[in-house]
Amino acid sequence: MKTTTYNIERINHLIQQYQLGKEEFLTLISEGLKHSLTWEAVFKEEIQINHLKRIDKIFRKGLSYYLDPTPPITSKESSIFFRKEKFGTNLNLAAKKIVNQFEELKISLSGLAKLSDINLERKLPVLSNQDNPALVANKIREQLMPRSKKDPKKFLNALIDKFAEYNILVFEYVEHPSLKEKTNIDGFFLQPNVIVLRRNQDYFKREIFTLAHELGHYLLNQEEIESMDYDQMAFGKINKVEAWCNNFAFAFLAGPQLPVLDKLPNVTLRNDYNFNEIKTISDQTHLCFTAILTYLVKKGKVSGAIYAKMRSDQEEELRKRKEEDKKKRELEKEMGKASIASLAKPIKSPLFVSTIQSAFFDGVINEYELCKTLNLKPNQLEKYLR
DNA sequence: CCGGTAAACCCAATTGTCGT
DNA sequence: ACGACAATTGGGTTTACCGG
Repeated sequence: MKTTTYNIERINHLIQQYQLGKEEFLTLISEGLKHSLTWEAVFKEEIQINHLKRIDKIFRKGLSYYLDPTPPITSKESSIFFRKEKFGTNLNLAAKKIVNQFEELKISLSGLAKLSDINLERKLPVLSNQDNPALVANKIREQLMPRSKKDPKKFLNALIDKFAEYNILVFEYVEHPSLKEKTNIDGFFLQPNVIVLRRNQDYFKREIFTLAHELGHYLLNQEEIESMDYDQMAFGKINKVEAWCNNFAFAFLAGPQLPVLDKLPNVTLRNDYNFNEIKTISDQTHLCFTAILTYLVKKGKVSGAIYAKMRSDQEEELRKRKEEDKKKRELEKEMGKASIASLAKPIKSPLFVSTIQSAFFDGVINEYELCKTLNLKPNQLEKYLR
């Protein structure tokens, strides 16, 4: 058994940052073992390399991190988990990992920007939740709304490009389909200018709504980690900031369709639930059907029962569509067609790319780091160096 | 610009094997 | 019982191209 000296302070610090209980932590590092590890068995004068590896499976800092004798940094700048105690949702481990991962990326990126003299200054004013969200949205639309794109994914792309022009850095992360524990969040906003989204392959419009919602957080400069629960949005108690961001996101995406929606009569069985009208608006804008429903509930135009029915119909439709796709694939497989597909690629913000590029040209990072950061293969490099 | 279609092409989990 | 490493398996997207 190989052992090594280590810095237990750093491990304790990480446990605290991830807000793990002692038991929880021990269960996590005992994964796959017949006999669970105990605190005493692991943290002796020297630690077993195996145990250290198990610990690093949680935190992914690299083994050398735990060997460093200098004390860990506990500043508020280093992690949102030291800045903010409570979030609108309970995060699972995967979610905490993702948040920490992007926080680290954010910090290293702002370092790079400083070193290569890139100005990432805020171009939009900080607003208060006393401001009227619909009026704000109309103003912001003029600056941040890309010209029309029908395809939701293309629109999302264009939106991220526009945000980049205003120094708002948007990241997307993609979870592998066979990942065991997926994150239980949809996105988050980190001060000063970073928005992170979870890829929603089945329903890009939801991802777009999350982005608009996070833009609201950016405008208010209020950090939050989000799990978009539409039922909660319609009926639950939500705090003022969340409500503001929802209203803002809705008005931002609805644009000129907002008055049309407001003129809609109450949704009842008699007018066939206004299904076609809602569908039309959903098609003309990038609002998802569900978001429109929650808006109508808030305006008192849809009763709880009708909302529930329409929601479950929507879910059902999505489920059916997925099932059909699956069947089609299975059929193709039987016909002898090889089924290999690459994993979805996260959308890259041009602001991110240009920052890394400048850092490279200024000699702040080398070619290897450039490839690694932008997730490129060396033969793709040329395209990025022009 | 749009919809449809074909071809290219990744990563995590699981399983197996062997050494300690 | 466990760790290390390799081979296998399984899940479903991007991107380019074409005709309209």
